[in-house]
Amino acid sequence: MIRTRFAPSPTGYMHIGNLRTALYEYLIAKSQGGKFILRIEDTDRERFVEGAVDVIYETLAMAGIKYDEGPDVGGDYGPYIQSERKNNYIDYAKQLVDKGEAYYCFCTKQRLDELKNNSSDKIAKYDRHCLNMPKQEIEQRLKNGEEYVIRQKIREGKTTFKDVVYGEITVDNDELDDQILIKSDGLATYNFANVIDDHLMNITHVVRGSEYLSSTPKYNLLYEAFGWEIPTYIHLPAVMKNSGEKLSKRNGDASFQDLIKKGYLPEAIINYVALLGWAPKENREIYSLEELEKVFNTDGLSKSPAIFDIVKLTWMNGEYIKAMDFDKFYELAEPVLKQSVKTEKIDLKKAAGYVKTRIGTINEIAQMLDFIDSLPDYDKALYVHKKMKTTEEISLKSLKEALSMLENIQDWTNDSLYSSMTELCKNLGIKNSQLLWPVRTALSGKPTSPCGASELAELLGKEETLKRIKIGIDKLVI
RNA sequence: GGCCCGUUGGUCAAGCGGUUAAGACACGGCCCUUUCACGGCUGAGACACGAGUUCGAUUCUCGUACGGGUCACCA
Repeated sequence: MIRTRFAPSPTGYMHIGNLRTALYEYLIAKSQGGKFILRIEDTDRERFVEGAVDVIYETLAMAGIKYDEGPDVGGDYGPYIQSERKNNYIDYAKQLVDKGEAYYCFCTKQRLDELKNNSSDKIAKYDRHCLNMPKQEIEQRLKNGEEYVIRQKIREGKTTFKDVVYGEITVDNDELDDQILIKSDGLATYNFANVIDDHLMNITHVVRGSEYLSSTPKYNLLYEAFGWEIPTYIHLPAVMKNSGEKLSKRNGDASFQDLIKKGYLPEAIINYVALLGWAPKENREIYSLEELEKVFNTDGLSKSPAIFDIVKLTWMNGEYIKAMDFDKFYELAEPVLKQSVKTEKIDLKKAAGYVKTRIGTINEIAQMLDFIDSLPDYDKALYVHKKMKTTEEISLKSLKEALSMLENIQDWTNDSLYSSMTELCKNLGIKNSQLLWPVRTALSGKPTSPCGASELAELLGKEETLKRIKIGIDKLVI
C-alpha cells in the first residue's frame, strides 16, 4: 500500500506552495487507495513559531485534506511529532558509525568557519579532519565530555536516483559533503531524521519540493548504508510569485489563511492550486477534491515552476460561487451583506441574488452594493451613453417622465415597475434603454450596477427611488 | 563559481517524430440584454537560440542564452 506524508516544520504560515505539496501528497496516496500521514518536523527549536502547528491543522481541515495518521489523530507509527521521537536517532547514527558509514567529528564551529573562509571557491566541503581518528582518542574525548557531531561518510563513486517527475539523475559523490547527522545538541538534522522517520513510518513515496533534489543522493546513500529499501521520489517544481521570485510566506497574500480572509472559497483554492503544476488527462478545469482523488495521476505533474495567478483564481472562485446553491451562498454572503448595507428595509436576499453571478470573491459584494446606503456624487456625464442612445437632454426628459409616472405606482415590485417603465417608453416612442439607462444611473450613481433600473427601484423602495430621480433631474437641469 | 533542474502565447497548460500547435484565465470585437456580469460567437497572441540525428523535428542529442535550485550543527 502506498503511504505518503506531509512533513511541514512549524515555522510560520502555510503558503500556497506548502498547501499544494500537501494536496499532491494526499492525492497521490488517495488516488491509489493509500494512506496520507501528517508528521510535524520540529527539530529546529530556534525557528519554532508558537501556534504554527495549529495553523497547519486548521488549514488542512479547512481545505478538506484529511490525514489518516498524525499527531492529533494517532496511528500505528507514532509519535508523529519529530521532537518526541528524538531518542531513536542517535542510536541509528551509532549503528552507522559501527558500520563505518559515519564518524564522530569534534571539529569546532570556529574551525569549520575558517575552513570555509580560507577556500577561495565556494566549494567548502568538510575536509574530513576527524575521519580517521583512532578509536582510543574518540573514546577519550567522548569521556571528557567534548562536544561532537556525527557525520555521514560519503563513499566514492557516483549516485543515481530516479525521480518520478524529473527522471534519472546522476551525480558524482565528490560533490557531496559529509553532512552532519547528529548535531552537537544531540538532535538529528532534518535530513537524517527524515530518512529514519520515513523508513520507520513505512513511507513508500517521498513527495517534496524540488529544492530537495540536490540532497536526494545523500538520502539514497543513507538508505543504502542502512540496507533499507529506497522510496519512490516525487519532486515538485516551485510555485512562483513572479518569474523571478518564489512564493514567500512573508507576502501574506499568498497564504491560505489570507486568501480565505479575502473571500476565496477553500474548494476553489484547492481546485486552482491542484492545476498549478498538474494537468488532468481530460480537458477540464473544475474539479472537487473527491473528483481529484479519482483522476489524479503523477503523469500530469509538470517539471517547470508555475506562477501563482490571482486573477485566474478569482475567476475560478467566481465559478464556484455561481454554481453554489443560493442558501449556501447567502449564508456565506450574509456577514458581508450586513456589513456593507446598513440601510433598513433593504431585501438582502434579493441583493444577494443579483450579486451572485457577478462576483469573483465574497468580499467584492461590499463595493458592488456601496451605492445603497449613500448615493455617490456622480458626474452627469454618466447619463450620456452612446450605445443606449442617451444624451443629457433625453435623460432629463426620461427622468421627468419616469418620476411622474412612478409617483403613482402602487404595486412596487420589479415586474410591475419594469412593465410600467417599458410601457411608458412605448407611449413616448423612445427605446427602452433611453429611459431605463437614465433611471438606472440616477438610482445607482455608478457606471455599473448589479442589476437594472426596475430591480434597483424595487430594492431601494419608492421613497428613495423618487428622491434619487429628483437628484438626477437637478443635476441635469443645471 | 561547481553541481543539478527547467524553458510552448502575458499567465496556467495539452502535446510525447508528421497536428491548421488544443483548452482555460486575461485582452479586443460581435450577439444577447434595462447597465455590468452571465451565456453564445469570434479575433489577436507561443514552441528561447544554434547545430546535429532523421525523409521529416515543438517533440531525440549536443551546445549557447536565460531562469530556478543547491552547496548550514535550517528545514
